[in-house]
Amino acid sequence: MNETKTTDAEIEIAGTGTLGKAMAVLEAVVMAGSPQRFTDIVQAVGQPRGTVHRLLSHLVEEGLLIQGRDLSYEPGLRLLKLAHRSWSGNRFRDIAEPHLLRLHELTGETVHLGVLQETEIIYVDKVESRQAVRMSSQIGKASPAYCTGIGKAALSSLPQPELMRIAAKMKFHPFTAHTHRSAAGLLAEIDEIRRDGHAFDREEHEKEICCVAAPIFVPEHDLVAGVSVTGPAYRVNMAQLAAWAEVVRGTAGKIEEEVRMRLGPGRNGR
Amino acid sequence: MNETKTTDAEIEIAGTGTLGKAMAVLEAVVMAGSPQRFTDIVQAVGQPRGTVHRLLSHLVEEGLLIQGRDLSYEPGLRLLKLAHRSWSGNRFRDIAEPHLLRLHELTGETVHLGVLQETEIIYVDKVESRQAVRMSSQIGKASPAYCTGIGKAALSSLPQPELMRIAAKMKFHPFTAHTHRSAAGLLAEIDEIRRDGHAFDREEHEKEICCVAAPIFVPEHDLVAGVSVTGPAYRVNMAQLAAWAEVVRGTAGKIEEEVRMRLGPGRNGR
DNA sequence: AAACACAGTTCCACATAATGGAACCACTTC
DNA sequence: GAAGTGGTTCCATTATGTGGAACTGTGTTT
Repeated sequence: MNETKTTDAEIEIAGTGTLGKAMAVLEAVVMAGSPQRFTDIVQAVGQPRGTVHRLLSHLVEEGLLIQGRDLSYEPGLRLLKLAHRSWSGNRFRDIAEPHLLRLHELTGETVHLGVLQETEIIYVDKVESRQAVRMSSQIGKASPAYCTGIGKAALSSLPQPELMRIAAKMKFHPFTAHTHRSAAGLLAEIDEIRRDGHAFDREEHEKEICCVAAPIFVPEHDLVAGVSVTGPAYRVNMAQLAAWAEVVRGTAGKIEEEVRMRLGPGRNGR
Repeated sequence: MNETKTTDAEIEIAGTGTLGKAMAVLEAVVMAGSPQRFTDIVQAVGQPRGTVHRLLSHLVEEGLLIQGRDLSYEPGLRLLKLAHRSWSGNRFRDIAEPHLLRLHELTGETVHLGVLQETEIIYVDKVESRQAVRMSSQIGKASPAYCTGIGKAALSSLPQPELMRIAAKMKFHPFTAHTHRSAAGLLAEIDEIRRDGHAFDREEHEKEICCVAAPIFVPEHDLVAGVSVTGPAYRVNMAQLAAWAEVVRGTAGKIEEEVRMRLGPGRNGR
């Protein structure tokens, strides 16, 4: 009868029965970034000790976690293996890749591809050097949507009610002096972005880092994403970024179009 | 009781109650590399339709899978996000990184770092260009141990009974003309590797690709790994590889030592 | 248009598998 | 040696997951 075991400010509430709890435990360990002791984990997930202990041992057996000699828990390699497959088999990324390379060639600066996931954007690709696209250290990284070029661009393509729903969930952390501090400012900027078709990041997430971004929106596939060209402020001023806006929009448009074509609506997988 | 049985028909047997089954379903979708239909998945995991259906919807709710308009299932982004964190927080990789960079500088060729996981090795880092270490497309990739330099080097540091146990599980697929076709040949080579302290890959996994590798062995932390320098056969002949053997061994040794130091003694070994 | 096949979804009686409180170590610290 | 801390195990209870079967919706055949 106790449906809501809502325990204070913990990691996450289980919504998916056993799996949900297991994932909450996994997340607690992985997101911590350092080996976690049993008690830490119990604390983090707010679940009874017996339960957590069993979940942990199951996760270890599955190779998702490994337990060191000092009994602490760390991420296992199964996650990496799974992620590699899901990355290299990602059709969206695959389609976008040549376009990202071309954009990089035109600008000479770092190009990012990111997907909106509720309130944050997750980078799925990056072109940095003159070399072939590779999984870089940024891949899989999650950044807040409200202070990144790709994030704001992606948000701008959402229908208003959806935008409001997501905006309501945001926590505005002031990373720099230019970071939006409330939804109001963000929403005002989103209006502009809708008109212009592109978004800027004026050192809002990291000092000395700017970018121009354009949205990629394919609602048929629930895909809300964006491309961006990023550079250090000392090398890339606003005029330069503005000059790149058009080609960034063009790239986003081409990716969007090709995704629509190649992932066409009613198709049988394989 | 970990049964990593990869028969042609079914993916894996659940050993961890509900979580095991959920992971088997997840793996079936991710490893397929293309969107999977419900029936395909049922077939792959060999579980009743009702069960699979519920597991799938839970996995979707958790963001581990996404379901397209055509009802097919694909990997979701949660996996990427988790993998990013577990990669960037990996202490072993972190410690090895500068050594890999140095080794790359000395040789000018691609440097790999891989960890042995039962019968396969999983790449956890790679230095390819003159740039900083980044997560490349190889990260998380799993290759068979018996036909890769790192794999054979890692195997060579195992105690004999453990080696035999793992060797017994291998399936020898003939990738090239030089690939070991049976355990006998592999074990004979392992003896040599133990003497020499390094292993070669003479186009055994991919045509035209060779490497020298050395083992990194830290039993206190259940770490069986290796470093390698890889190059195309036309540029890197056996004499060149042999000349690099010493510096590769040296790198491996330094990493091993530093891991022992920085990750402390593994407590009173049990 | 009826009949059929096939993929996906829902239902529900049933038993297995998860639950979590409490007791139990092992090892420090006061 | 008593109290504290961190991890592990036990086990009665029942909530959870199970899976066969029935149902729906679509497309294809006759």
